[in-house]
Amino acid sequence: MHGETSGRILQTAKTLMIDLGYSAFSYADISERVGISKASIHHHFPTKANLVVSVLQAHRANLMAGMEALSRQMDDPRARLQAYIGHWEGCIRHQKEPFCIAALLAAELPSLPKEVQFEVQQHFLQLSGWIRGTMEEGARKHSLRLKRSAEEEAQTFMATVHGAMLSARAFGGSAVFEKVTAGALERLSA
Amino acid sequence: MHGETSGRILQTAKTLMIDLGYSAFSYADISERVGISKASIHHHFPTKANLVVSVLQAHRANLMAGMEALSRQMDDPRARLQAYIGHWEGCIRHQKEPFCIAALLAAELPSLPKEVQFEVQQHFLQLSGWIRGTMEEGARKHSLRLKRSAEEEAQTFMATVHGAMLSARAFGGSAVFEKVTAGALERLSA
DNA sequence: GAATCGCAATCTACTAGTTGGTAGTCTCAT
DNA sequence: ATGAGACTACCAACTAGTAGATTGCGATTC
Repeated sequence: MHGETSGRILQTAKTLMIDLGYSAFSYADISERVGISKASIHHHFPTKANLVVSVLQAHRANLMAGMEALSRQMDDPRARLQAYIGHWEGCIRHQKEPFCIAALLAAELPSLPKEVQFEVQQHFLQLSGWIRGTMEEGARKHSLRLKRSAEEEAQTFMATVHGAMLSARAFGGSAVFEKVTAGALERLSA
Repeated sequence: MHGETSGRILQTAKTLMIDLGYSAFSYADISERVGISKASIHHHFPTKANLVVSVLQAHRANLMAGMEALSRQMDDPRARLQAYIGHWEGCIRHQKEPFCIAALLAAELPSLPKEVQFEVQQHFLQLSGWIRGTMEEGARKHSLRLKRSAEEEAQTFMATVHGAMLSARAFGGSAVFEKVTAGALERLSA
């Protein structure tokens, strides 16, 4: 589906966006890091919107694949949520990918091209959907104890994780993220 | 301290930043909306970093003044938190100021000038500090029931509110924000 | 098997427009 | 007459995107 160069462009764009957001990264930045001319990037991704949509689609596909793998491999829904949190905890602690690009782009949503806005929305929908499903299953299996509807608990969980990412950025470390998310999970434990 | 024009520039810059973030708004945008030349803006605020720092300082001063007013006027700490949430709920519902600029800038923190980064940090510190203080008082007065330390509860509360702002953006409405924040407060109620 | 075609990927060179910021001038109230 | 506040005109750097030439490789044809 995608050649080797396309992949490197996508990965580089993602890395840049995690630091800079949408409007602050440029084709010139990618050009420099990948070692390719600007025009070549346009060959693979005609417009910036197109490139960013591709990055988001790849991110979402990857995320959902991970989610489904978790659902298959782990019986305990609570453990799945823990694994989700653990994933980001590792990313933040080792500065590997210290922010979810979709959450980052949600902040600057009004300034984004329509197609990009749509992809960001899809991410929020799918992510909250998976969490809600996991919550429901957890309640059935008495692994999680919900105080409100699964939908509301899921939205709250997602918001708390995203907010904790913001705090991690602002405070410059993973400590706050870890405490906040650990608390969020503990509160749901049966 | 600031003349009338300065004030209009600050307000316009803030409004633009709420939609666009730091890097996507320009002096030309402000020039157009305020009806003043770009050079005049530079006369009042020599650099972009300087302007944004001023916006953040004003925002923070305003926020803290509001906080202190709440602390004076309301005996019940729980009601203060409710008022804080209610403030943002109104802002989001009426599209008046549908995001906290400091939280927004935290997302793009790595790309911001140092001085701006500092102001963003200060906001997070002061806001979480006020919430923590309110939590402690609430626990003493048996108005709030904390399950973890006041610091951790405060960080969680702040993160949840910020995350709910992101969700409100992504989903394009205030419904999610209202449910999530109402739940966060209810959970703390004694 | 060799010649040829077609096409994907790359390049250099360029465009038109925008960016933050500067220089120097004018006006007008204190 | 001094200085704050506004202006026009400009700058170098950067932006996304385009035009058109060149390369190289795999398939088709002779």
